[in-house]
Parts: sequence; structure tokens; C-alpha cells
Amino acid sequence: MYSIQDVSKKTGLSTHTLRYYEKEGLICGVERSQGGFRQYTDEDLEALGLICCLKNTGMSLQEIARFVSLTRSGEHTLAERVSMLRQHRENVLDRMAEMQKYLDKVTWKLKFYTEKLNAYEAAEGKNSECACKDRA
Amino acid sequence: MYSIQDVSKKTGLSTHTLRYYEKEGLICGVERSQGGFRQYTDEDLEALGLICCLKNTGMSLQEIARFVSLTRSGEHTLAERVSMLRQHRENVLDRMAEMQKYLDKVTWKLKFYTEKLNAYEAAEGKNSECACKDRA
DNA sequence: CTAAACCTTAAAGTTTACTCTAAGTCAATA
DNA sequence: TATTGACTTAGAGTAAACTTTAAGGTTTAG
Repeated sequence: MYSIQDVSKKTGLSTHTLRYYEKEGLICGVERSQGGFRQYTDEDLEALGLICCLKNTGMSLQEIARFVSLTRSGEHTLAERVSMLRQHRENVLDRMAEMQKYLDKVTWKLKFYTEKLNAYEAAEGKNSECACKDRA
Repeated sequence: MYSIQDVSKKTGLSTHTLRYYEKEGLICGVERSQGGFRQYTDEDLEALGLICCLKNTGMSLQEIARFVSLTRSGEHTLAERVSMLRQHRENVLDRMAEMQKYLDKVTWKLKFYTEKLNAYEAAEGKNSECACKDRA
């Protein structure tokens, strides 16, 4: 059993965010102490792992809540869950391909500016003693 | 020369967004017709290409505005521009590695649920004529 | 036994990046 | 020339995902 504080440390989510996720239906059935404090199990942590995975790959909290609610509705929702995951996987793959394309552009631009900078600094060194020699 | 409508089509950004980007300092010096209409040049389009590239790889509009303003401030800002791009490139690489890790998890989950679904449908077919046969 | 450090809820506030509205100007066409 | 439709600005509104606040109950170390 973990306190909300423990879980916050383990997941990197703030305690505020953990309560918020519960309110939004992303985490369900977290047990409580007699005093009403949340007591997370290892299963809850696992569920949070999936939630973070989906969230960090661009799934909206609303969709995640939908997925979680399907998970709790029994086996007749398996087809829809599979279809959601399959679609999401496609989205992630597309996103990664796009990122790679953009990365190439950033790399190219960086090369371009680096060369420009080298030329500029060479010229600067030739023409004058520069006050900003100690630039890292 | 392109109208805001043309540029909207070419970039996929709405006309609202294009004006908004201008207001926020992401695009500068767009020419105007005698009637005050925006007239974008090929250079503006190129600049927009870089803006979209940076934005779609996770740079905030504020940072992009900063980069653009450096670009317009002369060669003494080259070092900072290079450093921004270098840092951004690192971020993109980190993000891609993270995505790959999460993708593996999604793939694994998908496999898990697909197998569960197959088992479920097999059992379903064995035990009863199901009303929802025409599921895709 | 009391004070500090936790926990609770409900609700308001914040940030980012748009997106839309209103009121008016400009351009091309019937 | 009148109307349609695209353009202009300023500013209000929206959605998502938190984040903070307020007001109060619980637990545990000293």
C-alpha cells in the first residue's frame, strides 16, 4: 500500500494531478484507510504506468478515461479496446515518422547556423580583439 | 505573392492562426497590398516552414518567437541561435527515444489484448450463436 | 496533548495555443 | 453600382490539462 505522496514520487505526477486523474475517471477503485486516505496498490501503480504511457504518446485524458472504463466493463469490450490501441499505435508510428522528418530539418538548420557562426567568429577574430572572448 | 488564404492552404494553418502568429512575433515583416491585405513571399513561406517544424517538434511559440527575434537581430546572435537549435535537437532526440519506449509498451499491450480477444471470441463462438456476428 | 505534516473536497485560477465574434473595409462581379 | 465575399482589427471565448486556494479533518513525533 502506498500513500498518494509515495505514488507521486514513483510516477512523477503531483498529488494534485493524481486526485485530478481519479476525478476524471482515469484511476478507479483506489482503496482508502479508515481515515479516508488513498492507499494505492501495485495494481494501481501498474494502471498508472499504462495511463502515463498513453498520455505521453499523445492520447487525451478523455480517451484514456474511455479506455479505462471499457477495461472495467467486462470482456465484451475487448474488441473496442483492441481497436483503440491499434489506432493509437498507428498514431504513434505516424508521429514518430513525422518527428524523424522534422529532426532532419532541425539537424540541417543547425549545421547551417553552425557554419555561419564559424565564419562569423573567424572574421571577428581577424578584424578585432573581441571583448567577448570568454564565450563558452 | 500569396494571400493569407493561399498560405493557409499551403501550410495547413488557419488564417486566424497565421494572424495570431504574426501578432505573437513568429512571422515578421509580411508585406501588405495598398488595401492593407497581407502578401506573403516565398521567404515568408520558408520561415513558416521552420516555424511549423519547431512547433511540431515541441518548441513553444514563445521560444520560437525568441528564435525569430534573434534571427532578426544580426550576426552577433548566431551563437545563441546555434545553442537553441542544439538544445532543441537534443530534446527531440530524447522525445523520440521516449516515444520508442512507450511504443514498445503499447505494442505489447495490444498483443496482450488481441490474444485475450481471440480467446474470448473463440469461447463465444463455441458457447452460443451471438447476435453481434456482423462485428467488423 | 499539541503542533507539524500529512490528508480531504470543491471550486476557482492558470497556461498554451488557438478559435471565434463583431464591426467595419476592400475587391471583383452581375 | 450594388452586392457578395474575402479581408482587416481588437478583443472575447474555448479546450485541455493541470495548479492553486480555501477550509477543514487525521496522524504521528516530541
